[in-house]
Amino acid sequence: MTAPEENSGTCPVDRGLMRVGDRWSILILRDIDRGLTRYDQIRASLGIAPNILARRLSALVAAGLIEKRRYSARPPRDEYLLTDAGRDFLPILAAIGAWGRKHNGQGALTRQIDVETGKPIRPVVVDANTGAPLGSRPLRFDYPE
Amino acid sequence: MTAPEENSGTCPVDRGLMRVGDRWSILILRDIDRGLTRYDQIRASLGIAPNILARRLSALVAAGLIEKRRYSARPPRDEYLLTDAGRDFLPILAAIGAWGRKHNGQGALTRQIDVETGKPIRPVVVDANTGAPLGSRPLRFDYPE
DNA sequence: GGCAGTCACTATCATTTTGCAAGCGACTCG
DNA sequence: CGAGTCGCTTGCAAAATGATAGTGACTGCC
Repeated sequence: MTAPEENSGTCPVDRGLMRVGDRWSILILRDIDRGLTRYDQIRASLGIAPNILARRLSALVAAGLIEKRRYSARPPRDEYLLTDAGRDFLPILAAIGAWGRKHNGQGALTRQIDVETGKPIRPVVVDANTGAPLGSRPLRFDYPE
Repeated sequence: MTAPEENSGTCPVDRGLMRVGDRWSILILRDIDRGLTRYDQIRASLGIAPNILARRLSALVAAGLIEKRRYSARPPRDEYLLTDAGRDFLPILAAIGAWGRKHNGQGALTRQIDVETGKPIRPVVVDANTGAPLGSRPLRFDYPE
C-alpha cells in the first residue's frame, strides 16, 4: 500500500489503521480479550490458516498491541497477552460490535455484560469534554500548519 | 476469507467487519465525512489506484454504507454520500483516530473541533447505561443459546 | 467544427497477499 | 517406543491489490 498524497501522514485514523489494519488482527484481539490466549485456541476459534495466524500474531507483536509470554517452561508453551496499547483498543472493538449488532444483527449474538449491574453494555462514543454522543453536535475539521 | 468455525456468526464485531473490513473503505468513509464526496477528490486525497477505488466504492454502496447520487445531469456527475449506517460508523472513526493519536501520534495531526465550544473533541467509548468508560468496570461475555 | 481538457471510470497485466494442505520439532503420556 | 498435542514452517495455488494506459461522455475555447 503506497503512501497517501495530499493528506499524507496527518490523519490519526490512518495512523491507527497502520497498526491494526486488517480484519484478522481485530478478530485476534477480540479473541485474546475473551480469554483465548493460546495459538491453537485462536486458530480453532477463527478457522484461520496456521501460516496466516503466525504472520498476524508476529505483526501484532511488532506493532506493540500484544506480547508473547512463556507461561510454561517444561513443555515450552507461550501465550499472547494484550499490552496497554492493545487493551486501549478494546473499547473500539465494543463500538464496532454495537454497530454490527445494529446494522447487521439478525440472529443471536454474543454480548458483554456489566458484572455489577448484570445488564448488557451499550457502547457509545462520546466527547469526554461535553459528554455528548458524537454526531449530536456540529464538528469541524482542523488541519495542522 | 473463509467462515469461522467455532464462534461462527454470533460475534457482532465480525458482523461489523464483514461490511467495512479493509483499510481503504475506512479511509474512504473518513474522506466523505470531510466533504470529499467526488471520485477524483477521494482518489487524489488517498493516492489510491483508480480500479481499486472503483471497487471499494461499489462494495461500500453494496454494503449500504454510502450511496451514489447524481448531482448534475448535464455533465453527468455523481457524488457519494453517507447513508444512515455510514453516518453511524463515524464515531468509531473518531475513536480509532483518538487511539492512533495516543499510540502513534508524533507530528502534527488533524483534529475535530466542537463548533460550539471551540475545543478539540476527545472521543471516549462509554457504556450508555452507566456512563462509565469501557475498561473501567469489569465485564463478562455472554454467549447465546 | 476541431481540439484540448476534465471527470469517472474500465482493461490489462505484474506483484503481493492470502489461504489450503502437508509436514516438522519439541515435548508428554502411556 | 509409539501415539498425540502444540505451535508452528514450507510449498504452492488462488485471489486481491496496484501501476499504468486507455476510454467515453461531456464542456469550453478558438
